[in-house]
Amino acid sequence: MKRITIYDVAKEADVSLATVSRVINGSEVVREDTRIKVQEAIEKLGYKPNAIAQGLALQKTTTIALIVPETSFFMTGQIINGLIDVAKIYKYNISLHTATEGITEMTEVIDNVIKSRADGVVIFNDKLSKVELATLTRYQIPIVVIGNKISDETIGSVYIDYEKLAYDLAGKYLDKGIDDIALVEDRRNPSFIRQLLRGMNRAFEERGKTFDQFIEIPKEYRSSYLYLQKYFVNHKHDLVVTYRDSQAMAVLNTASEHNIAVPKDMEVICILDSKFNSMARPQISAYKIPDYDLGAVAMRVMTKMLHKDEEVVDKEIELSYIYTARKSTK
Amino acid sequence: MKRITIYDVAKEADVSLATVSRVINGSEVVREDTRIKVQEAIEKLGYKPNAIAQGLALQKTTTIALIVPETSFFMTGQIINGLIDVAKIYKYNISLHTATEGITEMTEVIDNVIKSRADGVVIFNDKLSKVELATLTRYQIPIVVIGNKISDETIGSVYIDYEKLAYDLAGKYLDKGIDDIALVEDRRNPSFIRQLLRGMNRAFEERGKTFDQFIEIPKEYRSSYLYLQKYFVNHKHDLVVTYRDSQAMAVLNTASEHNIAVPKDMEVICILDSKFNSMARPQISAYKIPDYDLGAVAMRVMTKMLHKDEEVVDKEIELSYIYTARKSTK
DNA sequence: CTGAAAGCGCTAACAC
DNA sequence: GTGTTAGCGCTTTCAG
Repeated sequence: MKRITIYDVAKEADVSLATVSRVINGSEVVREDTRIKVQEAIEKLGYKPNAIAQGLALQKTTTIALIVPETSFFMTGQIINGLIDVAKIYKYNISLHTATEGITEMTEVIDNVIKSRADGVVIFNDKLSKVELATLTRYQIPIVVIGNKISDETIGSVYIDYEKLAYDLAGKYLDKGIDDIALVEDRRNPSFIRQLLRGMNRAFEERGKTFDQFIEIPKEYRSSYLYLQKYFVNHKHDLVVTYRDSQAMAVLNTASEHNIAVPKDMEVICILDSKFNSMARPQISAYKIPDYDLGAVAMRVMTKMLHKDEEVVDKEIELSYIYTARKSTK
Repeated sequence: MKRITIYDVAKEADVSLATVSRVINGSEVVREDTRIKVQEAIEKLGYKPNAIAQGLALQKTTTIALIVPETSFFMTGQIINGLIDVAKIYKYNISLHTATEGITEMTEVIDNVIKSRADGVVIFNDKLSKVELATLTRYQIPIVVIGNKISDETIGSVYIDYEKLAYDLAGKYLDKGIDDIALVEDRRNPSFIRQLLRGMNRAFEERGKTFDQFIEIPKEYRSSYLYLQKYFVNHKHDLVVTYRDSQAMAVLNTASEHNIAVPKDMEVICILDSKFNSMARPQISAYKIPDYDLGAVAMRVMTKMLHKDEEVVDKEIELSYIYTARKSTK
């Protein structure tokens, strides 16, 4: 089948290509009968407008580039869902790009995005430097960052205030007289962990104490799970805070193997909630992080930045979380 | 910053745009010094070729459309990773599309893909009808289907033979004299479950028996987890087979709550392995399904179909699985 | 080895 | 209300 173009439709309907273009784009000024004539021709020939040609002519592609860390689609999955749902509403397509340290450098990805002439880019990536954002800015591509608060004229951001979360959490326990609190590192999301760390530190310092129970996963361990399994053989804390479900479960497992009763002897809290937290025994207390919304809102901010007529009231949006107490805490 | 084009580079380097085009595309016939001159101009101006214009001129976009079910990125995540890794090698971009029954109909997605002029489309979706594939075929877009074996001249497929898996599994137990086997439905992936069902049936029939322990999740239950929680209050089987980890864990949990010892009184096997299977107590026996490879191989097949010079030896590729016995089976 | 010019499919003034 | 025409940025013959 020969690629059929707007010319073919024009000939078939016996009008000019301009008219065909008008009906495709829903212009009001076309007479009803010619509109029908054209639509019939389109139907008959199975014509589909070439988005590439439209892109060239209009100088916009109606696609948003999404850059995510390759590592895991753990939380990313829901973010993408949120993003796509909103993108659909505004008729945007999504092109997916991944950056993996040491494999696909960010600069390479950015390069690709620029060449693709995406109308905007949404970035969910921890380790993203100002330099890369600057490149995008230089090419006048609107940016929305998910996960980190960024203050810049041309950049939007949607994030969770993990520092506040940790600050409040630690404060609550400290005020109960509990200060043997440990935070487990998570290599996948270093920047979030750093935020948590800052919050903990602040809570301790304000009470004249020092927070120093940061459980670092040695490099030789491929996953934090493996290390935690070992760590709790001869360690115990009053409260252990982990970032993700699998880590909390690892803590639970070794605790039980070494007769540490949870929550009696040791409490466990997971930051990122998931269904596995309620499947574990005891069920794990955790924070519901609105991952879907993170994506949805980011995309919404993006569309606002793109449609000049819509005013962008707020380019920095903080989303909140909800704590769910379960059986791993007293 | 004005969008800088190939003309600007040509002027800067004092050559014609044809020459610039040649160096961009690594043509051999350019003299060394003019190549350098052009490259310097490109560098100086920060020129990035417009992929859209290239796409128009070349009649190809070097992007592959990926269609996945929105529902979950459970296994999809790894598939996407595999796909992207291979796509990068061959310089293809990925555009991400999701179809959700009742929300975004498949036909709408297909329509979008056609308009976007993707060079090919990879589909990972259970419920995909011949009609939709036919549309794609009509527009001469190469297709690779993940998960289902499809026999067609213009379609490639990469899949797991779940029927054989279930057949062998059931056969093994039947030959040990165990025939109280139950299979849990999974609404997310009906076609995979159907394959499992067929395998079970065949194993039973060949031994003059009938398989009828298919645990259907009633419509009113939002997740199979919730229903299983209830079902095992007054049910027990010698062997329970579930498709995904969360279901197996639900079985484990209720079993323990009702004093059914696993594996002594009841064995549990999960088809899709995940790290949670080894975190559960008892650890759950499962099959390692090569999800990453599913994506990687699919993309590889795609590139072969796209590069006419490469011969496509095998368009239907079956990937194998590995059984990992853990503590939930005897 | 390099330049001129046609064409990829579509949109958007500008005429009529 | 509809047609004509000039681009959008790039590739690719075809000359030279």
